[in-house]
Amino acid sequence: MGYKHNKEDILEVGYQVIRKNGYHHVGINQILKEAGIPKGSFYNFFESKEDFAIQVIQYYGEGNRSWLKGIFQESTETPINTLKSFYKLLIGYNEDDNFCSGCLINNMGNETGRLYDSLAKETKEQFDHWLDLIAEIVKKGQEAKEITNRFGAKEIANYLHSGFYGTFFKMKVERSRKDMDTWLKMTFEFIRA
Amino acid sequence: MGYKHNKEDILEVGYQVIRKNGYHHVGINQILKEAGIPKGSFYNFFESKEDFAIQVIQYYGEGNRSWLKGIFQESTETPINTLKSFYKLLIGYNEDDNFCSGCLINNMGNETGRLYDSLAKETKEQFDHWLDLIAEIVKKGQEAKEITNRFGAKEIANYLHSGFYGTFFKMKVERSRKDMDTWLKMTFEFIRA
DNA sequence: ATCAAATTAGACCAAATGGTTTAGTTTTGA
DNA sequence: TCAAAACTAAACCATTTGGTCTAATTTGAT
Repeated sequence: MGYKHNKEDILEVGYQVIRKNGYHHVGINQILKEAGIPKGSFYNFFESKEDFAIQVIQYYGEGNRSWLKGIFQESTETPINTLKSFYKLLIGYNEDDNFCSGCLINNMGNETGRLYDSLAKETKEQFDHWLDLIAEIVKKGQEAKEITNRFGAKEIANYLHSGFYGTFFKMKVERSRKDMDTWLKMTFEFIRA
Repeated sequence: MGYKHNKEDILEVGYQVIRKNGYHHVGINQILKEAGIPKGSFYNFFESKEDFAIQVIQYYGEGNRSWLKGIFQESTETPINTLKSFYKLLIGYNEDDNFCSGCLINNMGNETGRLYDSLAKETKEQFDHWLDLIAEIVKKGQEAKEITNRFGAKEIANYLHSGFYGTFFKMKVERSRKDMDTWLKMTFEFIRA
């Protein structure tokens, strides 16, 4: 039957709350309350807030990685359109979310990257895994002569996703998708073969 | 003679501390200690922590704006090279800073943009002023046929600076300028006429 | 059935948080 | 010169922070 609470549920709540509010702005008590678990259980599963954050990043990173994999595998479009649709999808998700949260990885990296080596390391690792998947599609696009060959596939993948992260700043302060749409339009003009 | 403390000194300290550590991670007491002022003086100048943050953003935004103006005015290079040198300079500053802090505006926008309307508004405003200055140079570059005409000057300016912000994530978690250099190389290939 | 391990529960803790208050000191301008 | 305004100083406050502790309960393996 298992016990009453389990790690994944706490991680899911933590992921949502931290993504929306940031790391330092969120206290453990808040997560506890929203997850409906007592403190004893939390510290049974996690050593500290920092340890919890690492596992949240892992949880989100891995979940997202398999989601990505699925999306790319199932796509029936050409490589460059697969990528474009993917970013369109992400923009849509952020719109549904009222342009509030952005990406946990980007948020955590920017807020805590220089403060805690442990979080920086985990953040970077998960991001790199995503990049590998994106780079695969970029490479296919290059082979299909859809995407420029002037730069390496991994370089372009990084350019894409980091560039996308750059749009979160304005998304959050303007609460609008306008800049994300412009970014999409321009970037995919630029990387075209 | 004036009083012992003045707003600007506190703002300068606050700017440094918040840029490096974020908004929620920094307590007023820490700023007080580093600025060497008692709490009474602080709350004489500022209504609240939030009010203080707004003024820090303003202070930094305006200071940076005139700095930018000077740089662009004094530049003897062609428009596109003026811009490239400018971003090279920024990358250098971040290197000197051990890739720690990034940009206050980007940090604050990402950390607090959706949490406090007041901070979002001020952040967006200062960013927009910068963008106007960058767009001026972009326009000159377009007129000189150095920069692509496929997109508007303001669009390109936004693309440049937001893209640059996107590189901060990896800068912080990798503590390296590698990705920023790659971004520079690629972006200026892309926007070329 | 029993027992050790895992989990639950929440009271408790010291330290830090943003902020208020009160009292005193300087400065300014009429 | 002198009163009002601006500023300094720090003790104080309720609340919240991350984290500990102890005791009870539940679980799975034997």
